[in-house]
Amino acid sequence: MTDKNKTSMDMVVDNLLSIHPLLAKNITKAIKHKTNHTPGSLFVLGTLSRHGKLSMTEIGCHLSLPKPHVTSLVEKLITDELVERLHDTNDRRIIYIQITEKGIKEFKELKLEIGQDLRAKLQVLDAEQINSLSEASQLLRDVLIKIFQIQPTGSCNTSEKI
Amino acid sequence: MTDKNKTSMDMVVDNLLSIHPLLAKNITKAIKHKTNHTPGSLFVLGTLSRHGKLSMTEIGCHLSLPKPHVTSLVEKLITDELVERLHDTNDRRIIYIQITEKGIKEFKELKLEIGQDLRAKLQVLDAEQINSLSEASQLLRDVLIKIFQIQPTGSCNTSEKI
DNA sequence: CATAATAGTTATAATTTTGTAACCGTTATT
DNA sequence: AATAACGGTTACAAAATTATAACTATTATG
Repeated sequence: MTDKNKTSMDMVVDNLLSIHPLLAKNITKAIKHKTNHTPGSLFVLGTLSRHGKLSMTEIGCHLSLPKPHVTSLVEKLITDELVERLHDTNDRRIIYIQITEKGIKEFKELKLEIGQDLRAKLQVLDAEQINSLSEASQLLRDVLIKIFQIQPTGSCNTSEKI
Repeated sequence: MTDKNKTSMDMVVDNLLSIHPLLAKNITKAIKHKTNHTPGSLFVLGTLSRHGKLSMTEIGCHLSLPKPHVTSLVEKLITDELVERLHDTNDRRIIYIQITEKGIKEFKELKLEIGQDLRAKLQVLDAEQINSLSEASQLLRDVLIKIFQIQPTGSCNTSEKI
């Protein structure tokens, strides 16, 4: 198959594979330099800011983090009072982690900090380009959230072969 | 500022911050499970597959990797014969790293392997959605490559404050 | 009730990434 | 020629992620 008749799906995969390292290096670097959080615990906070409340297992599923890692990341967030534990009254094994008011507020500020450099670099684009980019990134975000959704029927083993 | 009158640029930053962990966890997981390469050395290979030939310093700039890390990652790629060293005849300090035929071939195969899971998940979308996504991801990719470009005038210190 | 399965924690190790400092050889500056 | 700057390597340490196994408590299944 030549590049010419590459399918749209192959293009998508190709593009995502290019996008990832670009994003990764810029964002994790900003997180390290501008916050007291590790990338991992910030991603947990971000996921909670979207979902509000998730069980430990669900957090690991959303971010593909091994369970012990989730425990330690949440531990950190709890000492920072950005999230809190809620016990499920129906099933006392389950512990829900919920973002706190302080967590919501702080995550908003952290996003500003972290995005600062990105925002500066985006200044080279004109308004129309920014708009296109806004729509494009929104679409990509929505699709990724959709396709990476947790399968309703369990099967969220972190070390699962894929 | 409420969510309602959020600027387009803020939306872009927000979206990128959401996209990153989703992409990260899926792609690095695939790399670990399906290849003998570490994410780092595969990103180096990917960058070289786009640029063909880069100096050690340039590789580090593109991916924000500390120089010693670049050395070890390239070392691995050289023993796998996926890249090779070229000495600059004008400035004998500079060592260019160039992707080999074998490297080009293998990177293509690796992309197929790594994208397999992604491709499967994208199956839930119809042709039109895939097309939109293809365009959106292409746009995002191009913009990111553009804005993360290396500044011509040096200033690519890995540990630089940002 | 006995057993198995689930949710989460603890402990520990291995891998990968990041960060520093010192060093060599080469080039640029004075 | 002396010195500084640059490109890359070496050596080493620290941080972050990933992976395993064993364990507690709770719930589900037979």
